[in-house]
Amino acid sequence: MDKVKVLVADDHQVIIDGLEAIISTTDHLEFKGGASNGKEVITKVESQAIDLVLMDINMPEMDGLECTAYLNKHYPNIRVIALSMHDNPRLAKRMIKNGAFGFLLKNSSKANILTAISEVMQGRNFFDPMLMSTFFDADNKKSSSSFSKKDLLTKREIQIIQLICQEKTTAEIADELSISTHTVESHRGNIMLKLELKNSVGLVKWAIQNEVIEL
Amino acid sequence: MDKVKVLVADDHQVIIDGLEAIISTTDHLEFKGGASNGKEVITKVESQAIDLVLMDINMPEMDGLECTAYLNKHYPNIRVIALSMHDNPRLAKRMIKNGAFGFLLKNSSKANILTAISEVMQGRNFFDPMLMSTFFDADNKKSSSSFSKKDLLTKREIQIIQLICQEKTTAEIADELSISTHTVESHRGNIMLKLELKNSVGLVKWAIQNEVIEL
DNA sequence: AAAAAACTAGTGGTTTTCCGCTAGACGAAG
DNA sequence: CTTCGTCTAGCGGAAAACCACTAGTTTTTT
Repeated sequence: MDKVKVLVADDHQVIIDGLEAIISTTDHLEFKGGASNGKEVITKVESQAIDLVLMDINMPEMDGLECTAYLNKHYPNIRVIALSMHDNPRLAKRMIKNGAFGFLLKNSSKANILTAISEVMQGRNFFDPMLMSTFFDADNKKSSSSFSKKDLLTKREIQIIQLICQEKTTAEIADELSISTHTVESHRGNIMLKLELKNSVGLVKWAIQNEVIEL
Repeated sequence: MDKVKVLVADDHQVIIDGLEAIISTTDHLEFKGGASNGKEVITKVESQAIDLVLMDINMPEMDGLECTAYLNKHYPNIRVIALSMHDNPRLAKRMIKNGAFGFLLKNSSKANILTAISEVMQGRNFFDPMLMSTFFDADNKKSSSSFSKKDLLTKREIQIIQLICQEKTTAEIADELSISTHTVESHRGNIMLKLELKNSVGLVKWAIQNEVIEL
């Protein structure tokens, strides 16, 4: 098998240098240069054969998201692994959506980086184990922080919240539960009080964060 | 290193048999029996030393979620890998939250199962690659449908949405942007029209799904 | 059996959102 | 230069949400 030709895109030269060190000292990998933003990446892939791009997300000019989408469309054979400082699941999702095959945190180990590259070149996905933890941790902090405001709510109140979040009006909810609109209003009021919320906009956000509703 | 003592919990004998075959034919693993529900698991770990439990989620009597939580509390040294038929990210999350170190789909390859066991015994997490895909795919279908209603909106409208989602009232938004409340209402109306929404509850959900706001 | 919590229902009023419709000002694109 | 889109602003009115307070009934807990 030929060497894997790797391009590194990051607006910090240190990162590029670090990755170059790792790539150059690995047998089956070939470092093909760096780019400091998305536009440069596109220029480079136009002029030389590239197999894989290690792509930072936050870059000036054209960011990693946009650039990945472009590569995915115009150079579907080029694999992209996203690089990020932050273990933000949402960002990861967006990169994957735009065509990245993997997601690495910048403080990842050399072993991880090499595994990621080989996995991705074999057409599989690779996600940084650290990212996975955050993924699952997201609400752990909240729920483990001894008490959640969720515990203050009764079953009926949870039910009302779910219906509100289904974009139902008070009248519709009352009808569905066969209770008076006054009762629903009463519940709604208690909910707002208990959760210290201003309006139903806040309620929806709370409900999603606390997994009372599915998005 | 000692052999890893594995217990398999599943209410289908076929699954137990299948996993027994895999475990028994692997050098460093030792099959220590099966259990058909959570209660049986607890009885077994009380009477014999167990290192790892392959735990089905859906079981009668005491399900995998409850049982995992129990083990995590009373036998923190016992590792748990969740087994499931369905690649349901939420279920996975809950299992992890309850203390499971890994998540495997039942149709996973032998290689995957063995990797999972060794990773988890080394204190790392392991998630079935299939699950990862679903994780990231979730909203792909929607957003990949070439056009998003987001494109219909103007910058100003996006801005208004963001402020609405910050639980601000029309008056507050008008004040912040130094425009009349009528203008804000006008924008709000246009937004609702363009996105075909019923009320601000739907708006918040749309905004989150389309990443106009962060949760 | 008593107390507490949850669910129910109401009155009465204020604020906010939602809806439709009109219309001027301004900049960009044709 | 005219057209288009956007942003702006207004009017009037209906619907829904929000707030405060009271109070009877049922269920759960002690």
